[in-house]
Amino acid sequence: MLQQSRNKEDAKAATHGGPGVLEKKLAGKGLRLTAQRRILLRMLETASTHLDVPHILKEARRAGVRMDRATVYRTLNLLKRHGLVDELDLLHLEGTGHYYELRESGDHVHVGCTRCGRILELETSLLEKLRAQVQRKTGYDVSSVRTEVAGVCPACRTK
Amino acid sequence: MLQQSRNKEDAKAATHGGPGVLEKKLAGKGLRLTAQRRILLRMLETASTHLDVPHILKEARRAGVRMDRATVYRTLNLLKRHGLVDELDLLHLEGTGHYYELRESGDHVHVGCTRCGRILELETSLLEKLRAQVQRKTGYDVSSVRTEVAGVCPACRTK
DNA sequence: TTAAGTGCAAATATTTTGCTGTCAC
DNA sequence: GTGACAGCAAAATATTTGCACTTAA
Repeated sequence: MLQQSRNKEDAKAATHGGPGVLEKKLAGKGLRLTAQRRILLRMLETASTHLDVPHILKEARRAGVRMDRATVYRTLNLLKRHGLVDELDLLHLEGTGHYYELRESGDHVHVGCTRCGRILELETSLLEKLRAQVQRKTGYDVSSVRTEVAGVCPACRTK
Repeated sequence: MLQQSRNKEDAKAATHGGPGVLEKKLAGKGLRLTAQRRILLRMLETASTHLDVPHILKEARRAGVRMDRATVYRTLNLLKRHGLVDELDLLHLEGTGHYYELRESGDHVHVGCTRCGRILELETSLLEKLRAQVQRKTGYDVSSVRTEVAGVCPACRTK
């Protein structure tokens, strides 16, 4: 059954053991826990929006943690390589940069409005089926499924 | 039933009326047909790989058509706005640029190998179902569905 | 004829890299 | 103590924009 996801915070709470889980995962891989990584992980765990690099830099500054662009990119690449975050472009509805979110246990669809830019998340069992089909038909060992849908939201349609 | 797509040329032949169709579509929208647009359209119609901007520039030069980067980007944006091409990033397996392909009548999944970079295309009726579900549950008027899957291909897995 | 389209140059945006100093372990 | 990591500056890559010239319709 298809179900629209709750807001992003609830979703995190439901699929993660709470704050600190990511830190433990990193430690388990022999990676060092710096102030910069700590705050980036916390942002990912608590974010109510999709994070992009400028946003991350601003948040860190606001929290009093000094962090450089290069560190953000290096850390995100690290987390990607370890399969902890997914990179999205949200259909480039604005700009050509990327957005980042924790890799949740359940895949979900991102649905973006081409007029107002609003992004919805949707959970559906079709993605699991899709993953299984791809794996079976191609023989690939699938590690991630990314689905982004563009359209016009109801509010914009009536304008 | 899931079916792996034939090669890209066959797919084009199956879903388009042959060369010139795109030109007619553009003319129908009151857009001008220049040498630059003509060759870009032809590349899109006949491409055996996914096209990126450097590739397009090189091909045009090779065909003796003078074309600037700016023109390529402007034309691709035009075609995107008119719903004639889709923009992909193929999971950024190499570089951070984008790839372009004609919007086919049937959606398909792009499956990329994170080790060797090979991209497969796969057709599946699950995408139509997904489109319908998204539309029904969100109320969005869906214009495009983009699915990119990352994994390790069988050849790389045995290495 | 003339508005749309192009090239060119420069600006802007995004991401990566080399190097040196710092800090987690 | 030492190797991993951070900041800084610069380079590399990707995309957009302003303007003067060209051309399709």
